[in-house]
Amino acid sequence: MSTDTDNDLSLESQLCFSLYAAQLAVGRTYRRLLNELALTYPQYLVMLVLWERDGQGVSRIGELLHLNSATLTPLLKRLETAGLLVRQRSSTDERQVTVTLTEEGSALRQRAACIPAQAFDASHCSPEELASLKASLDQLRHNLDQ
Amino acid sequence: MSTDTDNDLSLESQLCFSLYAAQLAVGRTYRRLLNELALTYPQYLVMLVLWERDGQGVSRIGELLHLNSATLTPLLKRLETAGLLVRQRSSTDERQVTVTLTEEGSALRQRAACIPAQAFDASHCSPEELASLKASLDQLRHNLDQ
DNA sequence: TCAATATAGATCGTGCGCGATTTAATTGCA
DNA sequence: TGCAATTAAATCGCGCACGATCTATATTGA
Repeated sequence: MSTDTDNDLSLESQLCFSLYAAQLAVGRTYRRLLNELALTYPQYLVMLVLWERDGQGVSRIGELLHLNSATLTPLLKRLETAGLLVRQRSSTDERQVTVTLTEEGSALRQRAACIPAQAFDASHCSPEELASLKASLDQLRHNLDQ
Repeated sequence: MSTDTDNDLSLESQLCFSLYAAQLAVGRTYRRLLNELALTYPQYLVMLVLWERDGQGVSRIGELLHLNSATLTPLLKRLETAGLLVRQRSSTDERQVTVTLTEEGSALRQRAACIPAQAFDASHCSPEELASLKASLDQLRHNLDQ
């Protein structure tokens, strides 16, 4: 594909670009699926974390999603405004903000239950392919994070 | 991994989240590498396109990168302000804007030549792994775009 | 020929991401 | 005890992404 003297800035649109484009495509797919729930894709990820374990601090959520407070704070405020969760300062450590689902936030889980299957259908890939892809991506992310 | 009655919204943080997190990690890696060139990662992708074939229209660039004009127009204006390219209305079709590299924009290619190898090193993955990952991602994106 | 349609970019509004900085609370240790 | 260092969020500024809409130009066909 490239000569040995070629620094290959064109083909370099290789993995990094494929990953970028695939992520944008997944984002578009989830935008359609989540439109009904009035959630964005990053908001959905936060809800996944809270549905799995409610009452976490902002830092812990950021650790799990690899996002920092500059991203999370406004996102959580929007979810609070939407009535899906409550942010309150911890009484034992006033520096921390505990994020807790509201009744409505918990209930939304039922309506979201169909999302994974729909996303799977849209991928037109086998479970084996997707599992292998996931493993490679996790490995890559881990390596890049040192 | 999950029971058959489990809708698995937790494990669902499966592929979609791995892809999301991997893309963020790659973005952070490239941010470091591109800092020297004063380019952002999306700007770098546009430059890759132009280094490969100069003098394209905005739509064509958007087609190649899967980005629309709402994203590209301001991005291209920033690259123009930086002196890397020129945007001018086509004389044959006044609707089109032709994007052309400046001397400086073309020259930047030399300084970018080391980026792919550095990114490869940071991945700590084998070429085979990365090629296989790229193929899966391209397939996935293609399927999601229908 | 000229009004309907299509096409190319630009613009607007919203919501991420994140480096850098700030504010406030807690901890540690001299 | 007291104050420097640390930690947790919040804030600021910038640059994507993109749905929706707008403007200008080009095409088309009755």
